[in-house]
Amino acid sequence: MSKVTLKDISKILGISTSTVSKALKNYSDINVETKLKVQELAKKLNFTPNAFAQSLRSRETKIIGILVPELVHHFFSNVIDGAIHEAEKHGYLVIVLQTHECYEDEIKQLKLLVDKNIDGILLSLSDKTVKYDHIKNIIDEGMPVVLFDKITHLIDCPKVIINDRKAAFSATEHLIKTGCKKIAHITGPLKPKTTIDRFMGYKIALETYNMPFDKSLIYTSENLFFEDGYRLAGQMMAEHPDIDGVFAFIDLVAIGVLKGLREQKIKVPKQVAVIGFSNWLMSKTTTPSLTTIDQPGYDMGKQAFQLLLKNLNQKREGKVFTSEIVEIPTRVVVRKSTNAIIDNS
Amino acid sequence: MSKVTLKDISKILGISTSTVSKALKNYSDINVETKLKVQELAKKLNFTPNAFAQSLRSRETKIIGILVPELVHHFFSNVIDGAIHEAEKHGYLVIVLQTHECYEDEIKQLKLLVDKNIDGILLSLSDKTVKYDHIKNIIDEGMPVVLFDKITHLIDCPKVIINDRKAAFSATEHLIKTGCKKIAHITGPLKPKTTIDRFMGYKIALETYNMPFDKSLIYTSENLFFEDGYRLAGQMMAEHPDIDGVFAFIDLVAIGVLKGLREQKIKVPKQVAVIGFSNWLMSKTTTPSLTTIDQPGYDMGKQAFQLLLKNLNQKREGKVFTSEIVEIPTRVVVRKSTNAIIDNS
DNA sequence: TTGAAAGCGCTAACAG
DNA sequence: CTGTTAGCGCTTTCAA
Repeated sequence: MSKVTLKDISKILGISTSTVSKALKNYSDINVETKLKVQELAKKLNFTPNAFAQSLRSRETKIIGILVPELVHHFFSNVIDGAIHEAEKHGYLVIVLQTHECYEDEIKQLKLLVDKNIDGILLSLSDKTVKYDHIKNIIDEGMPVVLFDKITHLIDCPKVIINDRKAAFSATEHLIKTGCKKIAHITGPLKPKTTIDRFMGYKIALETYNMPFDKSLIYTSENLFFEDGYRLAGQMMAEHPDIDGVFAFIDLVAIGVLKGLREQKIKVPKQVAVIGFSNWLMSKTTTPSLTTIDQPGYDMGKQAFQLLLKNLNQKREGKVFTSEIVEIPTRVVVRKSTNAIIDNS
Repeated sequence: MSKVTLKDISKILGISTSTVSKALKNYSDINVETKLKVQELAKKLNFTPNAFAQSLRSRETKIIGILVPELVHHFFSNVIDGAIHEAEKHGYLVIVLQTHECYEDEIKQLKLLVDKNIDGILLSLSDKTVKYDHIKNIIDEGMPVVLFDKITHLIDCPKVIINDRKAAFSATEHLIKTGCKKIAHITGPLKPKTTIDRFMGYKIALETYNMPFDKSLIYTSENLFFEDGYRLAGQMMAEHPDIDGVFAFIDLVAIGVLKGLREQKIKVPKQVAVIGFSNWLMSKTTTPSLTTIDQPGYDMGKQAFQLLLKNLNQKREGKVFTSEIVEIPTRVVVRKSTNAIIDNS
């Protein structure tokens, strides 16, 4: 704990605290010798300014908050990683909080952050959140907020997203281009908008390539678990033995499918190709390794902080916030669970 | 941003700020009616005290820091999860920072935290850290620090650990009790003490069960990657075709081994049993699912915060800190990559 | 039962 | 070039 204050230094040197303060900040109107004396002593005494006192004056904490549904999650921990790095570069520290997909917790955690007078908030909505007043209020009161990943367009603020629809389109397209004729889709619970977007991407891809859309090829994983994929793989092949491609909306479920298929002695990708979504660490460890959509969490966190910083600067200059939307590109990571691209050229 | 201050309230009600302050804190020497009036208005105006001003007086932030080698890591993100939860219960927020296993970063990040005047620090050492002065200094200056997982006994402070040696012993013992006669061990780089402890546990288990220790059965994964395990599985079986058990010091490498063995058409667990360490999410998704040691990160984070809190209280009461050491129990999670226990009864 | 005053540590406007 | 003064918002004596 730094106990040395400006006062201590000023007493020792027999000068005023304001001179010390200015000397330490290299103000141009201070004698060079005085500056040196002060700076030297400050270093010797290991002086560090009291952060509260500074914050109390400047109304800035150099702390931001990030609120995610779940921290123990490959994607979100990557986002946080990116946000922390970028924040650090600009001298900000990051408080991390979770909602556990609970609306009440979202409200509560946001209040904690606001009450701490932190400078801004990075937020990914919980699946349960269907009203946005608690967030709008915070923004109205002047707190810079940037939404990422799980967003809503009903809130007017900067946002960082991936284009789930486009990404799902590429995933499905990849299956089609590698020869799949009958492609099943495993989707998730209705709520997070991302799930629906992925479904839409799948559907549009089929339409684009003049393939029939068959509702019975849509399966639902309720809890996003590995076990769901495992179970659905069985059901799927029983109901539609001629399926030759599966697009699962999330890697963990896709990996369950892989395991389910293997137990049924179904060759992947020869008989059935499988593609996931997220590019979790484990997707390259499976046999066969999983083709998937890379969802660049680190970049998202980084960009989210950058948008927040822009807001912070705008706020400092008294300008109105811009509600920019940044879209992070995704890509198909081709591994062994899908066939090689058929060259049509 | 809460803009309402005690002053605002006092003006409106025509009383002094000190009265308002006391009324809000329910001091016994304030007229009940005044209290009610104040509290009502405060609620109406949505008053929340300015956190810096409070901190400036009380020297407490109700913020702690947690510094881990890597956030995107199943174990550490669980620790952080546990710490955040426990902290929140007691009204603390948590700033998260990473060292990326870099000594200089460890020093830098600790300084950032100390300079922010946070109340305490939860710390897991980087592998590169071999000198501890930067940490001792912080502790000496009165900052409560709790070490967890990657610790050193050269620092006198509370610690939370698992007993890596004991856990590795159980892992090896499990292989022995399920019939393995020739057990290889994959270890990691020398530095994190945990690696050596796991190796020791392996060795002691062999001794305990009167099995020969063969140096050539020890393989090293330099970078803790999946690919290492994959490669080593090949090397191992080429050099010792009669190996019937493998204990890998970390799940990711064990999963690489599983894949390597499968490609060599070696049956797991029939011909070779495999056990990992950590119980990562993915270890239950492999085929066969991986038997492993559960390393309870969540509990560790929770306990670490509790120790810190204890310290904080001791500090407030002017007492000397106790340097308690809490050992979190681990257990073998039996899955399909090892044989069933042979009942000797 | 209430309020005046002091002070936590820092900064900035202003005066000298 | 340097110092005085005032104040950020809150808490806590101490006096009334």
